Amino acid sequence: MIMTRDRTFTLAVDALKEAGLRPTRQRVQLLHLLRAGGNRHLSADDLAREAKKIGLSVSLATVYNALNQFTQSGLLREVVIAPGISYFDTNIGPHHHFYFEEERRLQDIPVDAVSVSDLPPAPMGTKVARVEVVIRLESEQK
Amino acid sequence: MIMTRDRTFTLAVDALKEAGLRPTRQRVQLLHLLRAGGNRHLSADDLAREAKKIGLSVSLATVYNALNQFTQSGLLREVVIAPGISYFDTNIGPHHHFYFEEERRLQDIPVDAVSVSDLPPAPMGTKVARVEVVIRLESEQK
DNA sequence: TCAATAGCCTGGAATCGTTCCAAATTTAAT
DNA sequence: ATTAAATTTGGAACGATTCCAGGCTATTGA
Ligand SMILES: [Mn+2]
Ligand SMILES: [Mn+2]
Ligand SMILES: [Zn+2]
Ligand SMILES: [Zn+2]
Repeated sequence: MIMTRDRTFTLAVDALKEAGLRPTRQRVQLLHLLRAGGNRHLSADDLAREAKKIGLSVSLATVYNALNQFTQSGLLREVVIAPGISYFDTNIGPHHHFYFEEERRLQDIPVDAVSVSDLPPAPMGTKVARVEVVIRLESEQK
Repeated sequence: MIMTRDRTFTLAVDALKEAGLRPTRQRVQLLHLLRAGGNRHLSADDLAREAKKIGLSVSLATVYNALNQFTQSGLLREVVIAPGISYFDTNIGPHHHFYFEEERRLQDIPVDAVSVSDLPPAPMGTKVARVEVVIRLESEQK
């Protein structure tokens, strides 16, 4: 199945080509699914489950492969919260996160809603890849 | 072996008692080891290996139990970097981190070396448990 | 001082998210 | 259409962490 002719998927196909990834059926469908529905934070398992729910035929290994490839190409970004808990973020612009511990849920914070200033310079021989701010929240009462 | 009489370990014993943890041989030795040598970031496996190297007899399960208990009691803090990569931090005061991707190493940044201001308020029903800033570094050349 | 009891430690099995593998399929180039 | 290279797949393997049940150990209070 060559997916370059289906109008529904042209955006996903183009994005994949630009990222240097072959627009295979699985990648196209997964990227399309990821991008439908605004900014999201989802685990590999979330995506696999969603894909299955709408009838896509994609193995879990391929979901992992695709998510990692998308992340490496800059189509996604990964946010790690705890050992065994990481989310793929469809919002690749600069921003920060609230993390609701109880709900295990991330929520975006616009980058200009937090000011991180006076960063120390990157140590010799290194450069800053990313500045991550995570505000961990717990429920108020107790 | 009751360790309350050994002068070498009084600090560790007292800290454990204050934290509401029984000062067992394993906990005392591990906490003592953790606190010898300044601020450190080490994995459970690092600590198990160090313990073995100096001749302590502690199982890996106990190292995990102790690290988790110490973290819950505020004697340590945990910093998660990637799925399967987390470090226990003997520096429990407020501070931030550089992370050297290649070396998989954390380095402290004094809290006053970074200014994080204008934080958005915690959403209704929640309160801020911690604000984490991680500056991810990659090597400069390539 | 010395049971009695609650808590702790341990090795090994189990869990769980993720990666690896090799065979079958699909894509892209000729 | 042919071919080579890349991709997908189910299942096995992996590695970090947790669980478990049986044997110790610290604490307490008689
Ligand atoms: Mn990953
Ligand atoms: Mn933990
Ligand atoms: Zn986000
Ligand atoms: Zn630190």
